[in-house]
Amino acid sequence: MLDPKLVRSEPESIAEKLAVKGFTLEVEKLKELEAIRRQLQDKAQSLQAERNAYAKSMGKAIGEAKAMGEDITPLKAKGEELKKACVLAEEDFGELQNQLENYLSGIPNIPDAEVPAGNDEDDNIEIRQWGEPRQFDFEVKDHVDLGADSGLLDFETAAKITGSRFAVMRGGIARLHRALVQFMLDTHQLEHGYEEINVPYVVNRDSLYGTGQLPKFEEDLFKLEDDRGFYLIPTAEVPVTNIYRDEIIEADQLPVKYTCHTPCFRSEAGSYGKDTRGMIRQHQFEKVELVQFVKPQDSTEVLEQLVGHAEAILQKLELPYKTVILCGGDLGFSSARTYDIEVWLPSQQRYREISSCSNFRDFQARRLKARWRNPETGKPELLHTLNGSGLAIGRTLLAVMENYQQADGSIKIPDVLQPYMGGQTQIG
RNA sequence: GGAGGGAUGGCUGAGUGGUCGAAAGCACCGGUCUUGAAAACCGGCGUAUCGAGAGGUACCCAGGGUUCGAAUCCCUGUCCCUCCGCCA
Repeated sequence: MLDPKLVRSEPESIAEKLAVKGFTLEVEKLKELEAIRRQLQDKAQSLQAERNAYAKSMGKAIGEAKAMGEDITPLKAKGEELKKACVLAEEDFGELQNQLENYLSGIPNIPDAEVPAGNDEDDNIEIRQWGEPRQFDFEVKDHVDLGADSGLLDFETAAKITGSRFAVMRGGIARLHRALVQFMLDTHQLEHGYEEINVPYVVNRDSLYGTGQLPKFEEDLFKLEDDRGFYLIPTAEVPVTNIYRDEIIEADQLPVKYTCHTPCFRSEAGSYGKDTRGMIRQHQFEKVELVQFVKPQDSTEVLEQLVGHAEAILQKLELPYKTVILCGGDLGFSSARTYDIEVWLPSQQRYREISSCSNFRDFQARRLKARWRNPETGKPELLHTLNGSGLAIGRTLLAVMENYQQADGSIKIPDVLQPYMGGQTQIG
């Protein structure tokens, strides 16, 4: 959520910035609601003040009246009247406040000034590129065919068990998948200074509101048929970022850096026909996530570091990639700036997203009430939150399969993963 | 699944219908003292929101209710703790 004060005081300039994201801020509607809000709030609060003052004076008045043997009914009647007027005004105010709140919580974050204009991923801008795509002297296969040949990656059985967009992995592929997880967690923990944590995969509505998935993006989620209103997590970002919901972190504890491996569940509503083949887009996939809570003045620099931590994984795996900055139109709802890392897939002869690293500034923190105590002011102030995939496991697995395939259909295991595979050097 | 107990400010913890936005201690900030520090003493110190300001309003787990008036009484829910049972 944006700072309501800011939205109120300079809606025109915010509208201009949000236009980069393709969002139209209804300035006139906002101003109108705001004017009514002031009126209703003023009315409700002055009635409340009157009611409070009267109730306060009543203790004494009732005592005196009783001592004098007087009837106290008229005293009570006046109070009753005040209360009724008060309740009506409160209801009006409450209703309007809900309207305003709903509108405000649907406004996306303001993009950084450096975010390029553009409508979709075609307008994203390349920042850097690493590694050279390998030249194959045989015809490359994609991971689906490679998996089918060895029998170690099986989409048909998964479709029987559940439906489309699921996978069954066996033997060496299942092990490679697990090795990737261990390798990434170890690297982030030992080399990049993140604390490994393990969190619930089922979350409540408040948590999803805090990180911005709700109320706007409910259709992307799997909701449990349970009257407690639980959802499966679409990313570790949700449970991990919510660790500090309604908390105040002491300055000397910052930055807080967490790395977390979880499955992610996404309904992929609206993506029919898109990436239907293989592991690219699944309803269930695993991810190692990086999350940081930092002082506001640090977040710009920390995003660069965080992207570097994700890139380090690809470099160690010797997978060619490029890093792009998302244009306004492709930027997520809560993000002020996002870098995507795209890995080279020889079967598609192009780079595909494998990580997304974002700075949310205080947007999530305001929803979460995640704060730190600023020693300079002594006051609790909003933190900045950031996160990024470090990396998506399924997509890394298929990138390894495709980039490390050999003419006979076997797959060489990258050097850094061999210790996690018991010294095994190839699959199949 | 059964039986009890609890949830109050950054923390501990008092508070069973009006004088309570809330005692006290700790922590923290400012000052006095000191060569410096500690101790001692004095003062300050919740959050959000509206307002130019004075000040107002809301908040004692959450949501309802009773009452002229609720941290306090009633109902529902959530979470935590103890005991019994069951269980990976």
